[in-house]
Amino acid sequence: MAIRNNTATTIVGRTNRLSPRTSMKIGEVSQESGVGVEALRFYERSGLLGRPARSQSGYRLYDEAVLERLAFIRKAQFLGFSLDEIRHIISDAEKGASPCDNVRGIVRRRLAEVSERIKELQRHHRELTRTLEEWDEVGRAPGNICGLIETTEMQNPSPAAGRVVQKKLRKNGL
Amino acid sequence: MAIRNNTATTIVGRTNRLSPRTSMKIGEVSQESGVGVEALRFYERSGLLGRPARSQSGYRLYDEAVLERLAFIRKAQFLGFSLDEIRHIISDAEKGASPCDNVRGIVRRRLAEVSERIKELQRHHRELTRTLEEWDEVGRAPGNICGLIETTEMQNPSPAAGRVVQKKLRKNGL
DNA sequence: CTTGACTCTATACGCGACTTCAGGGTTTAT
DNA sequence: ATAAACCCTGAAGTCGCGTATAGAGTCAAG
Repeated sequence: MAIRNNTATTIVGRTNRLSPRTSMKIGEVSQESGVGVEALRFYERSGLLGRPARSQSGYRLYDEAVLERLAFIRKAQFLGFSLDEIRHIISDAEKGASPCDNVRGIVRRRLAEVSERIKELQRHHRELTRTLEEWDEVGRAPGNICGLIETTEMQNPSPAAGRVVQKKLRKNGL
Repeated sequence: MAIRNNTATTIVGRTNRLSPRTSMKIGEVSQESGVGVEALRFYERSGLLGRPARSQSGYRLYDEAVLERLAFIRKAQFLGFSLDEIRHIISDAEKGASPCDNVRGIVRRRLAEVSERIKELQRHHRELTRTLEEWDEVGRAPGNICGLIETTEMQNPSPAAGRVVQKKLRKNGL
């Protein structure tokens, strides 16, 4: 289980910032970054990391830059960017274009989405609360399957509201 | 594209409540309920609808009850139930047990989840807003890929925070 | 020299609620 | 009579972000 640090057996066992390892194997990178080994390979396949050097036996050899790249990815994810968006940002940057304006726009849009989503959830919260209160009053409502649900009024009775709800939320990850 | 109402060519063209169609084909049910044809078959496979009668040629023939069932499903979805939960509720009801207590519990739990989710999103909203403000002050920050993101501080700098965030949100569909 | 921890590739699986496809048969309108 | 529009089944694909598995090679320590 425990991952051994086998190149940097110098003085400090773990995260040793004093000796910048010029070539880390994937497990070390995983250890340092907190990103799983499989995820690292997945990122590489997805074009987020570029192809690292290889040892004679084919092992990936990373230099420290990858840690910054991973930190970048994590921060961007934290801000709500999808891996796809992140990939675009990186490739813009590598083409020399500053992606920052673009990024700013995305963040602004996401901010609007989050606001919207919060409002929806608050509405939903009120709806659920109201429903529970109604149920408490009614006790046991009549109905074929579950009177509680059947007597529930939807605020948005457009066809297939449920489908839409479930779907777009999952899609935006909000 | 336009779906024609072919059994109820009586007086009213569309939703004709005066002549209860005892047998609707799947397209009509779709039309009336707003649930897609494929979704209807999917619900049937998933055990949410039971097996409808069939015409000689194998077409599904629904009676009006299916519309109530679908309304039930939509409302339950609207309240945040998964199709799996809905299936359980229905099967409880068909066994004669009143699922309402169960349902009440689920709603209460979901209410708690929604509250939690709202809090998370509000935090996220503050985070995004703060970030945008910082960016506006800084103008153009230095950095390799996108200074804006690189200079962003994460409030929760635990490893792989992003992964966790993205994942559980998608999971709860909240 | 063996063991066990590590690495490699390629492929499949997981979630949830559907949608799409392939390859038919049926009904209805003109 | 024919074409459009509907219906059938069963399987596979979609979305995002990885995780898990299988089968094999590599490396360091005891």
